[in-house]
Amino acid sequence: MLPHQFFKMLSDETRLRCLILIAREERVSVGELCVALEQSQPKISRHLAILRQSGVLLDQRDGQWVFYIVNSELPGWMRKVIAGLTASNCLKAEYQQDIANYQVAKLVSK
Amino acid sequence: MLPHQFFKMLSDETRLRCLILIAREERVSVGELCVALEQSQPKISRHLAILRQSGVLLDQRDGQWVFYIVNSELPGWMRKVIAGLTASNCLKAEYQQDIANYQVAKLVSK
DNA sequence: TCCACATATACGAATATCCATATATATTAA
DNA sequence: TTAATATATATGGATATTCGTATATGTGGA
Repeated sequence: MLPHQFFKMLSDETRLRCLILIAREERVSVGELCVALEQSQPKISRHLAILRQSGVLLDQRDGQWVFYIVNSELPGWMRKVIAGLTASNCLKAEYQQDIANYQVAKLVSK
Repeated sequence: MLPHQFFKMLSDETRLRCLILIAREERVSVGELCVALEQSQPKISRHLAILRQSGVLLDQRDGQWVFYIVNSELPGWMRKVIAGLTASNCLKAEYQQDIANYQVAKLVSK
């Protein structure tokens, strides 16, 4: 994938939020993403499909659920960008709510 | 600027090539960019305007020429992404031709 | 088998993006 | 002032993106 094509993946806010949450939490289901981002299931699913078809994400079915993970074989420059997004202190504020929502959902589901 | 908005800047190939060349060469005029990327002047100018209006680039008029530079006051996470693009060995192949064209144009103009 | 749940995809409309072309603006020199 | 050069912007059309809604597919349990 060419760099500008990778950046197009990240240019949609919903896709970026999905990717950041998955990168941080390792393995997140479609339903959890819907709750965390407060977005409809078709919307989340459509954006996950784009990330999956591009090879950025991989999916793992587990019964009724489908979990998404970051493809561990991405080229180094892509991994660096993703790591920068999840690590950067500058960005925390914008996406903290997603993480908080995800963690609440995790707790409640137990 | 939010991350996904910054990535939208980089999601167009022409804009990305402009940014990479400017980041590598420090200070490049519109005309030099047209020659280096082999693209029309209005096309280059339009994409530079988008990068300038977003604050990623700054312009400096010098007589008839307008030079563009990377804004040195960008937040750290943006600078990291740009540095990753110009430094990465993986990316060299795709944009080397632009740099070669630029350097030839430089030599010829002397 | 039938139903409920989780996820994926299809469809059409609204909007955004990108381009080529034409034209406007700014600068310099004659 | 006029012409030449460099750069910027406006316009309209083609294409792409995104979304909500409806529907299809896949899975497990009764």
